[in-house]
Amino acid sequence: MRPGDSKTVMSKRQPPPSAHDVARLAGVSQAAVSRAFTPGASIATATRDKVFEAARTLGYRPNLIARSLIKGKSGIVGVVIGNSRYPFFQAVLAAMSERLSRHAKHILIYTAEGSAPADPQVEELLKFRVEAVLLMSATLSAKLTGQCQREGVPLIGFTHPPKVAPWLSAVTGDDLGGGARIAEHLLQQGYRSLAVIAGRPDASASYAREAGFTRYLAEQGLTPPVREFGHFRREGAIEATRTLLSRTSRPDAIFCENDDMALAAIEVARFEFGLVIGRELGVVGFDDVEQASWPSFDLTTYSLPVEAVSERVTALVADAEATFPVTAVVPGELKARGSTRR
Amino acid sequence: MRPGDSKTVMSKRQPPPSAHDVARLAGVSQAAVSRAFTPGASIATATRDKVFEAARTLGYRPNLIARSLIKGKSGIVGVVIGNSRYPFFQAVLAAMSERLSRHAKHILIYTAEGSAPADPQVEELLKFRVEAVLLMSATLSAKLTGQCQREGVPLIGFTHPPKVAPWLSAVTGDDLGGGARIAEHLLQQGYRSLAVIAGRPDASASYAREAGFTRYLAEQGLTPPVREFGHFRREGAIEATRTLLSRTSRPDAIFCENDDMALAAIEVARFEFGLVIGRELGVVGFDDVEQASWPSFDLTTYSLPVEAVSERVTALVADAEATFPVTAVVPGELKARGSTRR
DNA sequence: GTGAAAGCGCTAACAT
DNA sequence: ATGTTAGCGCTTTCAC
Repeated sequence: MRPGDSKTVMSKRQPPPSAHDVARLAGVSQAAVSRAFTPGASIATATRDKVFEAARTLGYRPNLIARSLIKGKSGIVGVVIGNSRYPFFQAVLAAMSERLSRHAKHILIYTAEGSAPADPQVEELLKFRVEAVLLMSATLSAKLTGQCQREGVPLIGFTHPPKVAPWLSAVTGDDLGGGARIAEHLLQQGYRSLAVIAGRPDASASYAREAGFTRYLAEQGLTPPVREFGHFRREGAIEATRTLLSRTSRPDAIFCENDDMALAAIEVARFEFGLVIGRELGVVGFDDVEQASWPSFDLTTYSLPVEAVSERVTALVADAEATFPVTAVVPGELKARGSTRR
Repeated sequence: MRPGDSKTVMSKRQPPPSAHDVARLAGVSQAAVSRAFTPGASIATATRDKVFEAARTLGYRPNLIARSLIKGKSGIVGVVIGNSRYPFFQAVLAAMSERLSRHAKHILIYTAEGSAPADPQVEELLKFRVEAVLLMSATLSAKLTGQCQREGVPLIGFTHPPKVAPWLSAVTGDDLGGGARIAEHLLQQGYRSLAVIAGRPDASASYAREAGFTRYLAEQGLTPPVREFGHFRREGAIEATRTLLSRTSRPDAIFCENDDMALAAIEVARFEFGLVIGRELGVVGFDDVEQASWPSFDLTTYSLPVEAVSERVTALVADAEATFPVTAVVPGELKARGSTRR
């Protein structure tokens, strides 16, 4: 701590130490420092120890920005979340974050509220040379899809990917099978006058969930259900439920294409129409978010297992070798709960 | 598309075009390209147009990694979320993401489930030379706090920052005032036997919310409330509520130090103890998450305004000039709802 | 096993 | 206003 000691740890707000600084202190070349921090590099144990020692006293941390520049890849995965208030996405994001960090990968996150394509967000992500882009409930223009393809950036759509898209991998739950399973369950429970609160007309998850549902009904010789759109949102579902329950021939069960909408439907039916959920009105959701199992709702739903999904997605991102595009369907299971018990 | 055309757009998975490529095509120097993409740089309009034109045909996007390397700052803000399932943090994250992108800043996100310090996550973030680290419901060791300070990386604790920490800025709701306001409200409503489900013993938010609450009671000459810890988690609150409601002298109102716990308390009281919320048991939360206003809960709570909070945090991050550490208290307001109506 | 040297793609003086 | 040059902090040949 002597005054003349200009290059010691005295002053605040120093630039972080570089590999050069460490090299000088350890008495080795800067390249040796690099090797010490590169797993599997050819370096003598003694040298590495010297380097680590010096690094420790200096508080050195390799600059990943510089590494990224050389390698041409950043170790960063871009994520764009539309509908960021939906707890399910939050859960997947958390799971992915944890999984990816085990692969030394990191998540740069953007939100894209509204239904416009996530082009600006993806544009930004590409500037960071992200290794993959995950679109959660977000869409992308054909133009940008093409650019990602040209630059070899895998695009992974999740749960509500754009309807048609080349070069877009997709991980989804078993929308088709789930829809059918739900229809089967409702019929088993004795519901006969079925309605659907659909997501968005343009979302493939919406399409598939409804297709599975409707197809099963058709196979049983039943007419297609009444349908309203809720846009996967609580507010949309509130309106839709009011409309459905105000009809002269009221449905006795409603299939909502995600849990967010189903929870809203339950509340509207219960508090605005005074209906007993289950007995007087069956309600089913999709995804199995945490709140679905809360006793206030006890919502029957078809699970989209967070762990399985995030594992699939992580694998797509981490396995550089994977050939794109890939389509993965993660099976779920029906969670029969009180909201469909008569 | 002629075969010999080796450097055209034919092959897949090309490396992205560099400023050099653009310069060559536009017939200018590489520096000119840089200037064209630097707002306020001195460049002729004609030149810039040429550059943009070339950039467009090549699909050029400036490499932010390279820029970061030079500038010594990355434009990246690190966020560590403990308790990532709490909707409030999700809301703040989304708001921050949107706000920061207007400042050309980006969020690198990590989760830190569990109560261990977020040291590993912050360590990673520092390697990316993040410009600030935001700790949401996460703690940090003194060692790493010191390192951040040395490197001039602002640390911003949010909502549940570590108890004592130099160099840690903090943005919080008005925990003290909110706690007092809640106590006042409960007394006004005629509740007399009060209990608290606290967060964590070591969390300052927990401390302050409780201090405000208890102090007000003391001022009114009342004895301190019974207390259980819920660790800010639903599961913890379920246990705590059972304990409180099983006491021989049951409390007639419970103040839960966040909404997650309050929602759980309502359900336990209602479904396990058959109590009518409001009339037989008052329940209050803190934060005003979205679910609090759902009719199933209609939870009285003290709001922590998401927009105001994220604006404050964003300002701390974006205003490089701010002197650290800073402490900002964002005022909220009592949302009196049905859960405390007798 | 180790050091010297050449970049990765860009920005920032410095000339002109 | 523009080109030239020198790096930012690291990885990676390439000699030794």
